[in-house]
Amino acid sequence: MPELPEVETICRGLSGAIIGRKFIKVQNFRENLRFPFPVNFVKNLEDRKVEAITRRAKYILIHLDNGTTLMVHLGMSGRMVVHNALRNSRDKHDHVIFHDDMGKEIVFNDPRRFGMMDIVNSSAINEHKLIKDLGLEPLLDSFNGQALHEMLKGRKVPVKLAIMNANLVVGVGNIYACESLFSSGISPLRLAGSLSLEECNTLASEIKKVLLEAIKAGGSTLKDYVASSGEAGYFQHNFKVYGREGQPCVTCDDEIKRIVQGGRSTFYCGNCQG
DNA sequence: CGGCGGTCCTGTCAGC
DNA sequence: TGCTGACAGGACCGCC
Repeated sequence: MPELPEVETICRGLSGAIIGRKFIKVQNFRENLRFPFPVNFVKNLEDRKVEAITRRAKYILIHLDNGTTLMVHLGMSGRMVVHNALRNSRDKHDHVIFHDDMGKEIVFNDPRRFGMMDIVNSSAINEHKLIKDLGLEPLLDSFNGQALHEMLKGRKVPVKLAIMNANLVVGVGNIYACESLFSSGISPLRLAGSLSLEECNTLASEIKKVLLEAIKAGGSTLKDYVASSGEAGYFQHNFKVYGREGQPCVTCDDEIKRIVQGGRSTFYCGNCQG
């Protein structure tokens, strides 16, 4: 489900809903998602107050008042939805329910269970196994054409796989990789190391632009993504290539092609993306 | 180390 | 209608 814009949208929604709130009861209905839940998961969350919510890559970081942080990753199909009133039923794939001191329920639902949760010391987040090797945040100023050019140097993978590699730059998933390569006029098949500095300038700025526009649109809803409010995003209406195989290119009218790279679908215009 | 393919899991949809 | 196979927003792991 979620790439960076979707996770960012959820973080913002959760911030408004639960900063300053206390978890009075936490229900966990499984022993594991992608990984086992940490020991004493429920016990370590109950009676904790939420102090802040931040994001690193696609990890939602919920900072608690005892110096620990709840890490949440949504995998492909995870959701975090805030319900303002008690529900009298639980959906099939609701795995964790947080009850706050205002009577709200924050529900983690994940059909495919590719998501994960962990609890870490806030001071050691950057040393966490899943965080420590992550690359640059694409929305920061430090991610620019020069930095991109440097990280792609000598790489023989197709540029699309390189920008989806979280050890280089985080948060760019399949949709936004396709879209930013299209708006840059760069073929997804080009070898990463072959991009000029000028092309990297373009690509870095298009990645930022596409991500920011998607955040503004509340993310992209392909099938079942919803923000923490339960609302769908609408950036999918702005897709120029993603999911448009066989349809005309918005620029030149050629048919959009679909190929498979690294086991994932790539959509592009063979004419506009040289 | 870089690069590639397999894998976790469930749901949906197209095609027969 | 029902079965089968392809495919889906992610990313780790092990192998070469």
